[in-house]
Amino acid sequence: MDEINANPYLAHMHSKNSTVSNGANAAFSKLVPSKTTAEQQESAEDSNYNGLTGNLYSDRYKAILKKRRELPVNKQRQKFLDLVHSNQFVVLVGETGSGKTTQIPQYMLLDLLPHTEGKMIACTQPRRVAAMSVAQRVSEELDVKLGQEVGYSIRFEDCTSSKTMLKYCTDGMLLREAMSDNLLSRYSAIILDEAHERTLNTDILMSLVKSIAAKRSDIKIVVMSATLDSEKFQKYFYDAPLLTVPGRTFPVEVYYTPEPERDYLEAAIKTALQIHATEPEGDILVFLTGEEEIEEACKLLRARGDELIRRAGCGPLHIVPLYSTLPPSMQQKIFDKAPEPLTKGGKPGRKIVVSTNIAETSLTIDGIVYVIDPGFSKQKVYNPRVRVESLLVSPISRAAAQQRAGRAGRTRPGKCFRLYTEKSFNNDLIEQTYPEILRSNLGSIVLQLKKLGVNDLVHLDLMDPCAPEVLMRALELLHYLGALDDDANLTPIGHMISEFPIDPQLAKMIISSADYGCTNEVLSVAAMLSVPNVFLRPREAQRAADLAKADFAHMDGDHMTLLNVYHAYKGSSKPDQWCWDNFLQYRSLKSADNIREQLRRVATRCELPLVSNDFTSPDYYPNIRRALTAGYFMQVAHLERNGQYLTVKDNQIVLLHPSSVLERKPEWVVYNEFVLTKRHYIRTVTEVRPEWLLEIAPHYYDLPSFPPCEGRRILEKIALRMMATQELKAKKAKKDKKRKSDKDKDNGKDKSDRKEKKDKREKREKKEKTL
DNA sequence: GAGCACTGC
Repeated sequence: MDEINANPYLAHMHSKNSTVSNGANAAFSKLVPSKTTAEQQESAEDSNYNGLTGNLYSDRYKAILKKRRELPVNKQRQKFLDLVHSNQFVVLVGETGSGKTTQIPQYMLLDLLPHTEGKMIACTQPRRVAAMSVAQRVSEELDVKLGQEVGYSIRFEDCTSSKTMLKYCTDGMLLREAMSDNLLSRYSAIILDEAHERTLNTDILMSLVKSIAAKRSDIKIVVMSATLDSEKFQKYFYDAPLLTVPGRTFPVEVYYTPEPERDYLEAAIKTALQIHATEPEGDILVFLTGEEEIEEACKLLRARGDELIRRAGCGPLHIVPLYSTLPPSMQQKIFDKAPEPLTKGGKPGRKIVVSTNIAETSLTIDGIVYVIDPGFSKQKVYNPRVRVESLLVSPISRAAAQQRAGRAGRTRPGKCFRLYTEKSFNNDLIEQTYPEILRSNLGSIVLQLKKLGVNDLVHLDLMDPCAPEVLMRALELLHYLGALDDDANLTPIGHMISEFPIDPQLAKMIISSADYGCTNEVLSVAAMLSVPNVFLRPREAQRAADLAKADFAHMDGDHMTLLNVYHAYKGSSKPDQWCWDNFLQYRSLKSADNIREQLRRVATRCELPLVSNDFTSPDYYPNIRRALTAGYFMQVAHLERNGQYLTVKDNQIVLLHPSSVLERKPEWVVYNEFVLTKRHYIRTVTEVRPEWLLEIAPHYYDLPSFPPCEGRRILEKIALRMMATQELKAKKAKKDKKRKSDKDKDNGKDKSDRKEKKDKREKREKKEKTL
């Protein structure tokens, strides 16, 4: 409250101290919350004093303000304010360069003055970097220090303070916040940006704000999107009004191939070289699907490019691959300048970037004039029957094709070459990429929804409802993990699991590790399983890489190998050099360390003890594997006598992934991942004892419900043996008890006998006395 | 004896 009172931004307040504040007050005195006009807002911005801080505006502020006024979105400020004043939901479509992401939240800020009620405005982004960089930019535009009045909040960093009134955050972060504040009561407005990307989190958030708005008439919701597919958004938000803001990009001419291409890789290379030979100066961006394809294309482009330069006297080429697992230093090369002509006045050089769809949204490369789009990308698909997520090369959507083409027109007019026919574009491509929620395993999401207080999942109001089977799978998993009870309500363990920002199985594993005295180790394993593959295997040094990995190999399997790697990493003095020497991905390990710290904090909050077993104890590793089993008992495979692994319950034939350190084939294994490629592989595998399965997950190992197979028969035998032992134990216990109770009885009898005798004696004595 | 689109809590 003090902060609020101390804020000169409040028009009604009389400042006790300086004329500075009076100046500020005067500047903002005309702003009445929820009733401002564009003119009033602009005049406040034009003042000499910053109403947020009471300070004089800097020269830099004034320079930036001039540019802000030229943004297309500023011409629509009044219209936007009118819409916001008379509607709870507003849909805004703004193309790249419209200024919506930076300006709209500021208009909302001046209109709502949220801090006068101790509240904030949140603007969500799908990606962390975007949240950070936009917050940085807007803090400059408002002439305040980043993290004060304007801040950001992302997974590993909370850059906000008690003064913060405008917060940029990732949509996942806001979702987490909603789990402890179901009505998002700290916010007077929520702005959902990049909604067209339809990430899992955005979709859930949209559903959430819709239900919150029904309960909170005071909250304003603005949904911002970059595509023209606005009707769907409008309809979803009760026919919300639409504001369209033009963008500021250059025209891109689109070319199609007359005939379908059989080999898109070959066609892409040819097209790139043709552009180089015939088109004017300007860099080229080629979209391919994955690392291997990209490296192959670069190799071919270099070879054939050299020939072109020799034979046809073309300019030099700079060929750069781009994909996410590339080390950052290599990624930086996309910003290199195109090479100079070989001779003075010779033909200009050219840069060719060969990229995955990381260049579609996440990274922007200036200077691109030509885009080559073969029309494919790797997309996640989820198959609920086999409960497997996998990556599949699939045709892109028309929206994605448009997005790719747009990358050619960022600095000047460009050209886009689509390696498919126009007919194919119109008839074969789907309008929009299927939203992620239709392509994902929803285990974690369902748990979060439960935590958000959504009980009726079937009638959950999503923009695209997910398949009932996918929901069933999620509920089934959570039930087996003990996160949901028979009525699908959250159990205490379920509450705990939902606190962890990881897969429910991993969280269960951590929680169970407390029972086995090994939380410290299991936290490390969980962190290592939550990051991209740490083992590098460059094509030119495969053997060396394999040897390096063998140093970490643990005979129990891959999970313990990961633990070895983590421990060794933590013990190294120069981690980056050490990683390089050992063919390990430094980025992944650093991130694992970060995640482990976060998980440790959550574990502490859940009051789990942070403990380790004695390293010399024979149970040190088995206990870690027991905890592993407690999370992954649904992902077990059994080695049949014919030498094949069969997954338990599903009876799928699988192979140990060649990357596994397990050379001997243990009879029972748990696996972390089912990989669907030409064959079915299980990856990241560890040996377990079959007894553990029956002990730790008896509700899942209800053997009569299993399909008949070798594994079942063996488990049945073990179950019988366990039962026999138990019976024996029980019998023995009963016998002991009986013996004990007999003894007790005897004792009792003795006692009573004695008492009787005593009584008799007393009576006799009494009699004798009276006589 | 293989394959790692991209995000995110």
